Amino acid sequence: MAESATSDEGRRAVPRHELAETGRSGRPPRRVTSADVARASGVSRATVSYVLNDVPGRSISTATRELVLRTAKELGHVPFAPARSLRLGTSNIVLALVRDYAIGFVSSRVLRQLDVSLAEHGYVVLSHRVDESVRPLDDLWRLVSPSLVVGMGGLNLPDDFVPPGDAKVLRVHGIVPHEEIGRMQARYLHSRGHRRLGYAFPSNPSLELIARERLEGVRQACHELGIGQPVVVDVDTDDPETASAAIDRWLGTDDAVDGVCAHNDEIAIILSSALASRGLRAGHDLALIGVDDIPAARLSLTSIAIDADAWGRFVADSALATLENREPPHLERDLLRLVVRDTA
Amino acid sequence: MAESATSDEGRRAVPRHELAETGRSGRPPRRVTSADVARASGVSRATVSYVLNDVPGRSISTATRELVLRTAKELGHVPFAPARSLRLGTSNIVLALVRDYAIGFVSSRVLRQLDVSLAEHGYVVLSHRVDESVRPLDDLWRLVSPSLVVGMGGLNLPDDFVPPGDAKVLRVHGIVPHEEIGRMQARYLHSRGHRRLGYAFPSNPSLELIARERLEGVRQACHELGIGQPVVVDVDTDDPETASAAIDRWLGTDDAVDGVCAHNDEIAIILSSALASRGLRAGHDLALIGVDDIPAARLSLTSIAIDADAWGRFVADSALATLENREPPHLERDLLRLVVRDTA
DNA sequence: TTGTAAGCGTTATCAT
DNA sequence: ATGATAACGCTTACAA
Repeated sequence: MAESATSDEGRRAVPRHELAETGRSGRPPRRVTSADVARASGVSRATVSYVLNDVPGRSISTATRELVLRTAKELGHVPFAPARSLRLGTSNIVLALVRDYAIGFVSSRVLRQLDVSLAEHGYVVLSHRVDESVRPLDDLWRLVSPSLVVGMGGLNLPDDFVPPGDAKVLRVHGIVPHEEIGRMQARYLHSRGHRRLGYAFPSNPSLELIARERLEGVRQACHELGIGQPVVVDVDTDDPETASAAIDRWLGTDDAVDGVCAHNDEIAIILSSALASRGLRAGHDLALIGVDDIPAARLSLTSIAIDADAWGRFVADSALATLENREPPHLERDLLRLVVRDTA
Repeated sequence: MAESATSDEGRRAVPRHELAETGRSGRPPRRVTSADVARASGVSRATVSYVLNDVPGRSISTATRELVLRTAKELGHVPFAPARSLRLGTSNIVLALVRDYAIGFVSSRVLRQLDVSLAEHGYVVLSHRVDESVRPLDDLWRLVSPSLVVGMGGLNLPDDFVPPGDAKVLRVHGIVPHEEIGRMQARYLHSRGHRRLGYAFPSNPSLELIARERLEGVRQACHELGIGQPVVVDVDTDDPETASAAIDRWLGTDDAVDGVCAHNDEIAIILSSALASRGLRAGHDLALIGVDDIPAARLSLTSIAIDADAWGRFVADSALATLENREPPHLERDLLRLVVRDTA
């Protein structure tokens, strides 16, 4: 044993601190390490670490503390996260996987709540767009080793999903009962006397998972209520023409649709404006109900509101519990609420 | 070989590789290291590294290669990114700082393009919501050490912004000429015969930086065209009532506004629906022009389109150039285009 | 074709 | 109150 008995400050050949001391220009910029700070302050690396991390139970003389802080700032020292993570064995990075960066009203609030709550506990939330055709997840772990992976809504992490290393996993999908949303939509329209329903299904693939469940709920409700199954039409939020086509489809027959469940408020708005452009009015010539209760639609659209704040807190609590190996909480509140705004 | 002749294994009862070999259940899961893979395959750690990283200029026998890959998979080895980054001295993480997770149509495309382009070069784009009241940037560097920090649109990184360590910085703000957008809006309305303009200013703080510039452009154009300065009213996208109030303000006087520049299409849509809810029509009773040309407004709204794809490619190219210490490119194309859709 | 061994910057543990 | 030292897991000359 005693091999590799490197006597600490042991002068490895010379290279690094020589460079650091002289600060040669022309060379690629060397990182300022805590050892540099220690050397410049005339203290040990340990002391620098104590000061920089405010280690509890360590008494450092005010003089030393201030000296170290000052030199660190002067030299422009920034701790190198990978080194720290290697030493600690954990990264404190929470990776939120999303399907798309165009994050909507509700999800952005969930993400924000997660961000805020975890920040209070020393974690940092970073979000990443998952696109396996661009980069397989397995390749991703080479670059990021999160301590928790959160699959955000609309992202269906496969059941055999293997988190990297000793990371934990949390799935957001499944918390909000999307089938119940569909049922609520259909029941509302039925309660208003509509018997022939349409369903506006989003063609955006990132919404497919959720949309299927909502539609399934509508189907169930139609069955229970003894009315016909909905006329399902795809609507592409990136192409308003599809909304016009949907309207044509619904209103174009003798047995016309008189009430439409839109996958969400954004689609409902597009449908509204397609109606308006042909002189028809949503809630008058065709009943319409959305989901999300986004502000932009709050003047007139009936919708199913999702309590984003409660959802966000629940996700954040679950994340913390998972990180700390505690039992995840149970969801107490009902996240859904019907908001009636028109009189169709 | 008595490697790791550590004197103080006193703490963890069993030295790590013993644990790894036996794979005891019940113990907190130990990380499976490349050394574990090496040991289990009966090769050296170097060989494992060569295989796992497909190191060029290294010829590994097919037998060994497959053996290593198989054992790695069996043991569930996932490389620990911080260790790799520490060794390489760089993290290959590109941190995109955003003001808010509710990312709009245009910005989400820019971000996506950045993501795709950088992925091709081995980087990973992670986005983070900046909120200094939640966590100061300096604290962030303790947890993430990116090799590039990208300040996304709407985020005004202070001039004295200090990137962490040897990281580089790229500011997205400043690429799109927002003042020119305002000028184009005002000129369009003027060309349609409108002389008394209004401006819908977003109350969302994350848009303030951009909004100021767009409004300034409108002011300039009004001045140049010899018409009065715009009647500026705040509109909160989270509160449609503010849109109604804006309408009241613009239409409520003798000297009524007859054309409105909205900060963006989202606000324009809200204004449209506020108009509709009192029986008025945008483009008829009040001219309206937005910005972004978002799909949801493509049926009838006149707007200033921003070429998100070209912008995104430019940002991606700039990011790559910055990372590789090359001179950033020049922006060739004109990103703005007036899209006329109504006839007001 | 494969192995050896030296670090990367940080922090926990022990010692002084 | 402060210092010395040994890891953390990985990559890469240099050896064999």
